Amino acid sequence: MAAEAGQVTLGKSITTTLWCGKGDFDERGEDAVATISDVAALAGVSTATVSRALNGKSTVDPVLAERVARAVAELGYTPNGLARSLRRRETAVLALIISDVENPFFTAIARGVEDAAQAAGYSVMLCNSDENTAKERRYVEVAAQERLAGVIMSPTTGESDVRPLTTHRTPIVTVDRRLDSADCDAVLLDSRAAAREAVTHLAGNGYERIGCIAGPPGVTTADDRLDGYRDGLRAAGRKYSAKLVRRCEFREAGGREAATQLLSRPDPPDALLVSSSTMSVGVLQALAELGLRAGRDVGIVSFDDAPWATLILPALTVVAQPAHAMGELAARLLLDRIGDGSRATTTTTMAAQLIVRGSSARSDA
Amino acid sequence: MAAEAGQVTLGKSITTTLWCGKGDFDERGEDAVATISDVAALAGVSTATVSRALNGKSTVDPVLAERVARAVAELGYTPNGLARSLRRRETAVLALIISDVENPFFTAIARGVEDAAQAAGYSVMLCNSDENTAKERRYVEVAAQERLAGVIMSPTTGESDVRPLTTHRTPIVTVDRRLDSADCDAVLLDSRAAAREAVTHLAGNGYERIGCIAGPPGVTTADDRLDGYRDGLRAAGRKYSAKLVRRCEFREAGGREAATQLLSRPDPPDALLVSSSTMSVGVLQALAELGLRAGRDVGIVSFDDAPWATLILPALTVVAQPAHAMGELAARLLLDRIGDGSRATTTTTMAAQLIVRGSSARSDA
DNA sequence: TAGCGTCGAGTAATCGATTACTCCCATCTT
DNA sequence: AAGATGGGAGTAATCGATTACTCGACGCTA
Repeated sequence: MAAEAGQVTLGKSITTTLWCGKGDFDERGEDAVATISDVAALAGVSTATVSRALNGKSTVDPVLAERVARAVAELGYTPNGLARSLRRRETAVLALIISDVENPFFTAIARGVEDAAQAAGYSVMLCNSDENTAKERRYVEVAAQERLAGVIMSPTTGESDVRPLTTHRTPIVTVDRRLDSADCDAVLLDSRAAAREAVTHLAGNGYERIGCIAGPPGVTTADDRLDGYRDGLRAAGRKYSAKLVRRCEFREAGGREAATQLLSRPDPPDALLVSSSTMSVGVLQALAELGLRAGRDVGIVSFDDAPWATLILPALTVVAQPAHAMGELAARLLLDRIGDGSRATTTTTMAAQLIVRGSSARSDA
Repeated sequence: MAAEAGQVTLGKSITTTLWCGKGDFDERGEDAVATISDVAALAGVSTATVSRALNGKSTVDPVLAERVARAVAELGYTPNGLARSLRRRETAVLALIISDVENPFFTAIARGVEDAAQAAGYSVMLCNSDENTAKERRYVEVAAQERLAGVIMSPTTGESDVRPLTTHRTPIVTVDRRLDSADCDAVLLDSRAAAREAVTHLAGNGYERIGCIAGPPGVTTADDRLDGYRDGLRAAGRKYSAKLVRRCEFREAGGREAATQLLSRPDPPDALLVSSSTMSVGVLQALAELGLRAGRDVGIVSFDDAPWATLILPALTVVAQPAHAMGELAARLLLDRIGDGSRATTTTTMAAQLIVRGSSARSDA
């Protein structure tokens, strides 16, 4: 990468004391962080009273409460969340395990999750599984160890191992992908129907040899979209041919390579259904390199409505997924289940929306 | 939003018992999660021995270690990270506070941070401040309460309040933006020089009325880029005019509105320096709506090299920032400081790279 | 064989909060 | 006035691990 460090400046320091918490400690001649006992001692009350005053569960004499508040302020006391969580046997942190923070689809989900969690006073730990079952498993273990309140995940495979969570009865909600190895709430999108609709659309516009760039085998959405692709071909009276299908990672590089291979064949596809916007970036690069134009030479429909989809020429026809809403719903379901673990699990399937633009129009055909 | 729930299926359930941790508990007739005492009892040793066997700090008789391992497996025991962290007075979790997970620049930083943290056995809690000092402050408090090992942040303002962290001596590293209110490591990019270079480039290509779409006042990178813009104008012998400058959020909508306003003036700019790729999406939309073409009618240089920058026509000239490397370095600095709090703070300034493409070429002028 | 060192395992203190329980005192009832 | 009631504060147990300290057994040396 072209990232060279320019200059390094050492010894930056600050002169004002206003913000310098260190000063307070030096004055008190102590080194440790204030605890509830310190507050209690300074306020002249018991730790129980401090706790009650801070949590407002039970009534406390206003005079004492005031003394506590003053002591808290003076010491800069921050309750120890670890001790609190240990005792209460609950935390206010959720985990979100996705395969790629750089994929705008997952990013939008993350945003939805974060919004809902934040509104309910929860924080979100974001974990990148990288489509790697070992990393995924590691994060599942961390979530179990840290006794997080719940987990939202887009599992790498339908058989991902979540036993550390089920053992602890940690609620799980899957988003975007199914998890067969545990009984949990799921927020899905009807990928199969969406793919079928996309293929039907392409066939309707006169494309004959429709190809498909699908995600890795085992990823439920990848398999579903491929199934939907075949459904669409069948409905249009076309024959399925493995030669028109490539499977690769949900990444730019994967899409580029797959498209290059398919379009360099002696009998190339005249249209492509691409399974994610990240792949489409690579696909469109491949088209440019091969001197092909979307919509004229090759019809393109891509999953995910990227912000740049309307900036390119012709604009990209997409299958828009309500990612933010999916994340938000997943978080709400999870919070709901954290509140009541007995409710039966639900599977919510959302509908995608085909947005027709120029790249599938066969404009100049 | 077009996100309607399609169908809801209730009562999904699982029939195999293989994965169902619940069964184990029922067999043991217990409801609680296994603790180290349970393991010790089952293995017929003390809790101290279990702890030693699991952490491998001290040698344990292989026979006992084996018994412990068997008990752990049988009970599905997962150590309680809260109790451990409380006792050890340390956690293996970092916080990353950024203003927008949906901005690819921050996403790339997050990815870099995550990679480095994960490699060192740390997890990352991702927090969205939304450019909102109150939300930011809340997350700072959470990080302090949960006694996280350290915080990487891109502060909303140079005066963001991080006292809860300094009080606890929690190490902080800022990335992308400066924090004046505390003495901490910083990983920055020389925004001012980069902006200046971009303007010089535009001026060199013959653009006369160069405008600027900058971020919100108070955000250090926004102010720096604006300063660099003025530097560039001065170097090119152009006069600065506030009429050619708009400040808005680092978002699509902000860029769109700002560009529409500027370009609808009686004396519009003939080039624009745009402060982020998210804004540029909006700017390019505005151009399309006004029937203007980048590079011919309006020269465009944008911060951030987006994946789609080469897909549009003409391709977008950008100031590329080494976001992943910045995140990685920030994480490494933080981990380093967690290991040794006494080291002097450093400020690393990285260099941006101007990548000239068609949008600033004045091709058809 | 007495004495010393080492190794390994158990006992119990500890981290810092929450909270069940107890106790005191003021108010109210009859 | 005696007893019942109840609000409010303190005492100490508790959450589940880690670890300082203690102690016994074993092997080695003089």
